[in-house]
Amino acid sequence: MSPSRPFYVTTPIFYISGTPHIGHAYTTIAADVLVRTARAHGPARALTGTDEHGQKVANAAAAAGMTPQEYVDSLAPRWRELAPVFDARFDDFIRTTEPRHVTTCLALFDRMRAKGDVYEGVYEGWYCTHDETFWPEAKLIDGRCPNAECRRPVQWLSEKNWFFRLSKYNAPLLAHFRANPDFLRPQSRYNEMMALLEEGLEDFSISRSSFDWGIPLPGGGVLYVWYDALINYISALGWPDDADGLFAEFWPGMHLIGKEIARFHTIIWPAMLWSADLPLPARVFAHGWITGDGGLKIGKSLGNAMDPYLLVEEFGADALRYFLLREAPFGSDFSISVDKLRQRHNSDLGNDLGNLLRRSLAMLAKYRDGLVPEPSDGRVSEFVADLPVLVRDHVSALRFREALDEIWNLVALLNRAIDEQKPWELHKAGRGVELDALLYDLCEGMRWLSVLLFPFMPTKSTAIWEQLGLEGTPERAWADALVWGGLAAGTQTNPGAPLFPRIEPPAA
RNA sequence: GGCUCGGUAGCUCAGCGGUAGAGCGGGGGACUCAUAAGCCCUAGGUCGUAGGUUCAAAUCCUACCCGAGUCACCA
Repeated sequence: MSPSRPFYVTTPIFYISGTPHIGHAYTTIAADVLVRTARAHGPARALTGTDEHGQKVANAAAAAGMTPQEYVDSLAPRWRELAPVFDARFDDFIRTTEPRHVTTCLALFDRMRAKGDVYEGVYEGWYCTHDETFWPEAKLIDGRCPNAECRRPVQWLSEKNWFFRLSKYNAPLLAHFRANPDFLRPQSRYNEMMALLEEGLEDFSISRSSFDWGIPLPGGGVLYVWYDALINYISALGWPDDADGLFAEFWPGMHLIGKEIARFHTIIWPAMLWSADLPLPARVFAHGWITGDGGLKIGKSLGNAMDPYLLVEEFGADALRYFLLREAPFGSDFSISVDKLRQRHNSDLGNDLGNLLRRSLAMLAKYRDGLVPEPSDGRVSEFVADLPVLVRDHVSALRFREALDEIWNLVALLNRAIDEQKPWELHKAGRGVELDALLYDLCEGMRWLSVLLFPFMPTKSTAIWEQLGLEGTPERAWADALVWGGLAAGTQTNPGAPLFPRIEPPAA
């Protein structure tokens, strides 16, 4: 396997006044699996953070009796804790209120202005004060706010703002989409954006003057939150100064987003980058939504089921990570329930994987005092040869489910090998050579599993590694670690507790 | 309403012109190293509905039904 060019992946920055839910966990976990896989092949970097500007934040702060800064400072820790709870390891966490971000935003604004892409204009429209939203005339209902829960009268608002000449980039964007079908995946989102581009783009207001919780502009007013938010992906890399060389090394990267914000990431953001003569994101992937079982109503129990912290408490981060990426193709919506999670946990993780480790090490202990026999080449070494490339390719293409399917083929192969070769009979019959060969295949096969599974289940994969009696952790370069025979003869294994103890359904 | 994606075995999905597949659940069997786990066998679903094209359609076309998304400054 060849080393890859530096890899950079981002999650969206989370809106600070929101509440962490399973969707945030989903994006976070997917990004973590991507970057852990990439780290096994070369330099890799992952970014997450919080989006802290905007009128809603200002209002919420006022309601809480705090200044906006105090307010966001009080909320930031709970977002910073999110990734660690799911065993996700990011290299950086950026807050849009940090000076490094402000500096970058203003530099980008200047660059775009110098290019002639930013001009002063009047931003006006029908505004609903309660919803803080501008509505197009066509959407108004009897001259009132179209939001069914609002229906308040709207007012004509007009403010002098900075505009971005987005229309200028309409044709180049269209050409870029056509030339790079993989720029935005999955297909359905790509089609939607193409439709928008074909309809034509209008210029876009990038500042606000009606409130002041945002990045202040020299001439007055603040940057519009979305304009500011998107820039986090490069401000975290230190653009434009790039004192640490991160921007030069890692940009462009790939963005992992929820499907609802595809337009910002694949139309507005690329246009902003072009305007500043910077490279476009390499790829954008918009994943699906997670719903409750049945999709619709979220009752109290289901509400709990959707609480990622409770799920981690019951099943552990590794099992949740596994479930989210194995249950459905990445990109489509799917539903989650405690029953399904328990099912996957017991079947795939407990029965197939956990029990494989347990039965193998138990036999090694019984027949060989727990010492790994001499390496041998057999069917397993042949089967395993193509696995790293298959897994890596699937992960790179965000086919997490297929990657896990491939890995589970190895789990099944090892389980089958035991049943077919019946080590207990080999032992009774004194066929030591065959027994040794099988036991080695099992141990070495599980060492490969440990390495391959590390990106998906860092904690349990490390537990496998340790029970095999290996030093360190399974986090290592695949090119070095995934060589058959890497497990040394004579290694003293030390079987431990079951990896995934069966979880019984609550008594009805 | 326009556009997009999807509607395949109980569940989650693959197949995308040549006489229906996988995993899980369910049923049966032979074992015992193991978390009563694993292994082997099995499920007969008019592939949303109605037409059409074709020697041949789940797979192409048309209409319709159902679900989801999106239609621009709402993170």
